[in-house]
Amino acid sequence: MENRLRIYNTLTRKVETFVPNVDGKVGMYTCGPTVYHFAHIGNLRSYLMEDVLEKTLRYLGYDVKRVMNITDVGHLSDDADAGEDKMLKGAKREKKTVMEIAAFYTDAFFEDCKKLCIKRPDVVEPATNCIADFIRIVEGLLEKGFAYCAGSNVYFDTSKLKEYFVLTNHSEEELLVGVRDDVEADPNKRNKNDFVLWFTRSKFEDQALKWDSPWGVGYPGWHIECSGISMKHLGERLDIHCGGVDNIFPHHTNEIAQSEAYLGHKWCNYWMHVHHLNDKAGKMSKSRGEFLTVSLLEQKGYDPMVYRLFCLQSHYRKPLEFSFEVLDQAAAAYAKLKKRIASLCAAGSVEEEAFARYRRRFEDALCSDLNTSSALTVLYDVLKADISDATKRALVESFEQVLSLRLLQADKARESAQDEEKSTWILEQIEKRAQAKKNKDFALADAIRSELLEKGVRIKDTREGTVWELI
RNA sequence: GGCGACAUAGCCAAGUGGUAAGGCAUGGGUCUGCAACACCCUGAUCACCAGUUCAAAUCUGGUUGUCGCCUCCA
Repeated sequence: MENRLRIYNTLTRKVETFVPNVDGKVGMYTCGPTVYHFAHIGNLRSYLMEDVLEKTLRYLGYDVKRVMNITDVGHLSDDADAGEDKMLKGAKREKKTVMEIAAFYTDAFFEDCKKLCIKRPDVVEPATNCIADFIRIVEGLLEKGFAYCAGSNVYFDTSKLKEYFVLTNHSEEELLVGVRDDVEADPNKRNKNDFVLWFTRSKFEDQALKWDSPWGVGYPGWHIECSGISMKHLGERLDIHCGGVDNIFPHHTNEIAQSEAYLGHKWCNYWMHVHHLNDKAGKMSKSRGEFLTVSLLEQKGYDPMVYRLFCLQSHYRKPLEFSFEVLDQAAAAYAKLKKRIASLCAAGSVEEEAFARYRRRFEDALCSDLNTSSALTVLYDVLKADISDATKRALVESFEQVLSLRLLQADKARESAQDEEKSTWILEQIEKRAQAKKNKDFALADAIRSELLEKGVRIKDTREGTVWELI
């Protein structure tokens, strides 16, 4: 491990050198989606930047095991047991069972990830697979006196902790409960920061949402899910835990509370949080404004890779404002990048010294708190550099392990396009136009060009002759 | 009310003490019948005020503005 990743740790509020528990190995956990609806591109920004983190760690030579949960149960829209379960809400909306909804949106989520070249985590675990694990942790917390039963639910007792607000500078007195109108206070709680570990007093009829437990038939609280799944697959010590900034409080704060109370020791050393994608009006949400999905971007004619580039140009720890104007800029930049890379000659030999030098610069950028913007600058520097095309290609190929922008697929697409039966006709038209140009019949030449354009073929005259592409 | 983040050219954005990377767009040029492509050239003293320093976009204090979190949320 020559190069060490330096990354901002929410726990210490500082950029720190990343040192895993076991040399060369990384246990990584990322909070996954609640599968009751499609993911919007704001949700996907987090997964995309976490993908960059995972790939950076692998690029540096770490053996990474990444785990992600799928929240398919027990996620109330309100902690006081007054809200509606998100999954059930989705099921009602679409007249399907909860499990059907979960399966459908889980697939949809990974489809979107695939389009954005987000690698599937090594372990993807639905919460409904791990009920026994959650029950074991709740039992352990009760035994150790960190939990209590009240009003048929099991709660975590935050007053038993030395320190509860480890990720934020809140103090209990200053925290306002019910700052939003639609939240009710739960009278069963001994302390206002206490949270539910297990619900039994469910008013929901759907049997798919309930399991037997020592405290009666019910379902797990939301926070216990991530602790349980993480411990199941990554053991008692976790290297890095990721999520969107909105998870810092209360979700991650509660995860730390229950996990460390249960284990009796430090649980996770690094916390990485991705900031939000906003639009002009503020935070993007599923209930307000245009519901932007990857499919919608595709419908509007954008390659999903353009959105990936859009995200990589910015830093994960900065709020990013989405607009179609900026996405268009990214689209232009992406098209140019691909063209330049496609024009590199494959022949020739790789200059080892130059390769190592640029690879190092690329690593340095990523190691500097995942500075993807600088990493892209290294890519541009490579393309401009006075080195062989073979070296450039090799470097692009190497950078693609992290960037995953499908930068090398341009020529493949063109080759396959030229195989189509259409191509013979296109070549004939180009030949006819060349003749017309020779005869100075520019009216005919332009007519042929327009006809080709109507059929989705754009031509351009270069010094080497006329070339065409499908648009 | 509390906590936190952010403020760099038309737009996006890097840079955390030594006189402002990169990208997109604009304008000019080469090429061209025209167009497109490609290539070359082209721009900011870093929200504001005060302070520390030989030296600040970069550190400190204050001001203003934007956004987020405070029990649904990536």
